[in-house]
Amino acid sequence: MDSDIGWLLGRAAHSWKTVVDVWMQDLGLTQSRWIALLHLKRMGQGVTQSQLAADIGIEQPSMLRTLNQLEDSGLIERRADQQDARRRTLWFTAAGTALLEKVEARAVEGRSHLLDGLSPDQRLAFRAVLQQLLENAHVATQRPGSLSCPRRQSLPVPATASDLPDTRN
Amino acid sequence: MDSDIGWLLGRAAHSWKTVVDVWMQDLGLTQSRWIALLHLKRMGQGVTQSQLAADIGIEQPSMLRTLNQLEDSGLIERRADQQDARRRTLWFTAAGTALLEKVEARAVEGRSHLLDGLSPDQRLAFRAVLQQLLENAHVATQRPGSLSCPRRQSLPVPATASDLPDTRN
DNA sequence: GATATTTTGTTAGCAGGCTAACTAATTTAC
DNA sequence: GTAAATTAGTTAGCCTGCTAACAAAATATC
Repeated sequence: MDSDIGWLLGRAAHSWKTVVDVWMQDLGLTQSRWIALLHLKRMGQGVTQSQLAADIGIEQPSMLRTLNQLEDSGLIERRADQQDARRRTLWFTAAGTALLEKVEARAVEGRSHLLDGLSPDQRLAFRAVLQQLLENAHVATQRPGSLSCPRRQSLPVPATASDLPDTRN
Repeated sequence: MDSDIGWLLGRAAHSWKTVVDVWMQDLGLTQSRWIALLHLKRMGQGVTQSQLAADIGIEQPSMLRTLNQLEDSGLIERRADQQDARRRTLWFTAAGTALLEKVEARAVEGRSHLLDGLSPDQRLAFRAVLQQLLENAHVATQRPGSLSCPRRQSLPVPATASDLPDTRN
């Protein structure tokens, strides 16, 4: 039966998060923070807060808090945008750039440990299922559905996160 | 590259959670609550709070809060244990039993939507990878590891959640 | 050009994970 | 039998998701 598959998915994601968290711990970074740094690197400095939030897949207020913390730590800075006075663009400080290198190295090493024992085929198949799940979830929240589900908006399925240059998790 | 696979895993788990949450919404239950109910059903009434927490895979304080809410809602009740005065065992109220049936029906239907388009083989392979990930995560937190990771205890890998009677997620 | 809508950023506060630290009861060790 | 260690439950408070509601700026509509 598939009855525990959602539970298993949740546990796996949670464990992944916990493990990586431990790996980054002595850099003084929590998961939400190093993820923000990596995404900012990938997107390129100068993006707006909402662009970064969309790329990561979280809502603006969640993004905001993390960015405040990163700014307080002196790892990034926000600058006013000339074109659009509403926008605040994001930039690494020198300290942020320096730390980022370590973060990237940890991310690569941590990931390889977590994926240990999985063949390339398995990884590919795994990724395909995850994408299908995201697609199904997207459909389920878009259409009010066969069940009486009180509407609620959710983030769009991530564009096809596969073929971007990337450096996500 | 596998560089986005952790991100993808997190997104998938998060979307799954959100979708099921929406499905349960009009029952007045949040995810943590209906999960607790289903696990309690599976384990059988009369288990202790820590047993339930271990089965779900969360820590006691997290469990406690959810159980308080369920008790406040009149869905479960706690009774003192004769054998061990420290323990408080968990029982459904009549209202809890009644609601549980609806919850189970929703869980089954929601899951089938989320797994739509995935072959039995894919589901099996997917489950296998998730279990490998859990195993790897477990190893990574157990052994101080090749990286300088400041120790931190994590929940043990779930025994082999596969062949239990179950009704997890 | 004035008004309505959308977009960006923000604050406030809830949800549910977590650890740390504590009490009380039980068990283990002398 | 008494002291030490463990275990069940609890409280307090952090972290990071979320929604709701709002201001200010930009854009669209007329």
